[in-house]
Amino acid sequence: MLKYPEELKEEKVEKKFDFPILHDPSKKVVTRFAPNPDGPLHIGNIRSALLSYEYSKKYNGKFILRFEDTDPKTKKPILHLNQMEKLDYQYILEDLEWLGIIPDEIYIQSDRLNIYYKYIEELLKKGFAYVCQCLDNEIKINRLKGIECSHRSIEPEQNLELFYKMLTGDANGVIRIKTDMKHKDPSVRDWIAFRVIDPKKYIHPRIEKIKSYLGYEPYLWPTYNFSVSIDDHLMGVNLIFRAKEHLNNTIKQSYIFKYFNWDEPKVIHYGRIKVSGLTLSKSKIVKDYKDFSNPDLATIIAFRKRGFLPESIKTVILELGIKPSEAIISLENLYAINRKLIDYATDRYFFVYNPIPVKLNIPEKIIIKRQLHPSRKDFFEFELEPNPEILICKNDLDSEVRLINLGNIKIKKINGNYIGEFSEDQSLEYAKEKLKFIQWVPSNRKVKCKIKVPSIINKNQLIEGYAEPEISKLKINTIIQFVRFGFVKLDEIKDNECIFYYLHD
RNA sequence: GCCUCGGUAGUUUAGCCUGGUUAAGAAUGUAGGCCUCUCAAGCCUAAGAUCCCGGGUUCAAAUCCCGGCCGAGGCACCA
Repeated sequence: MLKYPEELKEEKVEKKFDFPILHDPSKKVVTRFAPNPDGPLHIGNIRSALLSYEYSKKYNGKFILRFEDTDPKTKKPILHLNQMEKLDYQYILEDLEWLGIIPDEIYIQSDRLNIYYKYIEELLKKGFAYVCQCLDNEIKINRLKGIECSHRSIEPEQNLELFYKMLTGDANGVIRIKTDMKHKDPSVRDWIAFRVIDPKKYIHPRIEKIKSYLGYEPYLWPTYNFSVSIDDHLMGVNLIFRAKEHLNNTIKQSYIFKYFNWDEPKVIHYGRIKVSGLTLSKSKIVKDYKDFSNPDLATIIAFRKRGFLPESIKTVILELGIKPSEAIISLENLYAINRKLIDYATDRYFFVYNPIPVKLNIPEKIIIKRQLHPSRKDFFEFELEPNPEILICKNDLDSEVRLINLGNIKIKKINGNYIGEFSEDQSLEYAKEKLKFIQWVPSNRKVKCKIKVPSIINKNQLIEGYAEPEISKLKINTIIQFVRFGFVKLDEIKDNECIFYYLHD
């Protein structure tokens, strides 16, 4: 939340992302983002979303969001991140919305099982697929050796019979797509399109909805490559941006398109994203972190909490372009972009950590005018009583310093206590030439602060200190800058303590 | 091990497909200056790349070809 949102300088954001024309210009371009809703979105998996959305927008196309939740076993879908959410997988939508991505259409694959059944039935009829009842190890070995198993030559009628039984768990096995058992990539050799998953043992979070349209409890679930192929075709997707880890999947999927005589969408593969120092692995995030907004994470929620502007995230990702080589996101770059965007609109306040009390020998009271921003005129003021005690950061202890908005003081240590006296020369010129400018907080006029910081900046993830009490009047989510400390975002105020997220310096 | 794909300033990236004024461009970062009661932002300047290495094709190669080195991804009844 910014005080002067109108000050956001648009031209800084509006980099020209010159997408080359990748689609067939005679057709309306349709792109999609197809996440597995098994955890929060992070900076790695929004690349496809951002590229797809921006591209479709630029060329007046359509953008589809599709939840790929067809594995209740190893990639169990997460319906809600917290109790508050009403719609399934709403948390993904919220992250996308924050990034300015509004889908034209939304689909959930677990709503579409009957569609996948219909198409595999057709392939079975035509003999392009078959039910294989080998043990998983046999499948593996035969694959590596390039050997066709006996099930491959079973007649369609018998396959269909088995298929109908498998739907309700009355037969075992997998359904494989006939490709080429001598294909140079073993994983392509008769890849698996459906497998049986026991719904009693592995409960899909949307099972009631699924049962209601299917009329029974399904045992047969399509694998990624099958459902993706069918959906991409049915939804008219003709341009796909995806990570190059999917390169061999594209080969597998092309068999489906060939058997149905469909046009294949154009696929652009890009490299993986890494962010140095921040955790990206979704399974690790889900397993190791209770709080998905932990500042150590590169989740969208964490970035949002810390106070990044969506424009900054967007810029950094889109700047990576669509190279197939791997990309490491430069956090410095992200900070720089965000800093420039928020700088003018963020008020400055004083925050002192590792506080050291200093007694000032100032006999009369003074009115202090505190500037809220060096480039703006607005300020607040307060009265500093005679001989006050103030707090400064331990590492700012110097024999002579400039207390910003107060004056130049000399600090002496007497009997273990620090005493400050006004220097003879109070001029700014002198201070600029010789002294360190430091922030300070009066001991009797302060509010306690805790700042959640990424562990790469501070090991224990929490910096405590005192700030000027004005901050406790700020609205939650306001971004401010603690002078000579960094930008922070107010997250909550509780028990007279202000809790902030650290953004960047 | 097998199969793909990459390798441009400290970092990220443009250019490579369709070789030749771009004596390799940008951002960030770094250094210096101006401005400023922050080590922020803003303005100005500078330094910084043997375009991974070696060979070839060509009048001409970052761009095309071959070999090497390094890196990434894949080799699931996961997406």
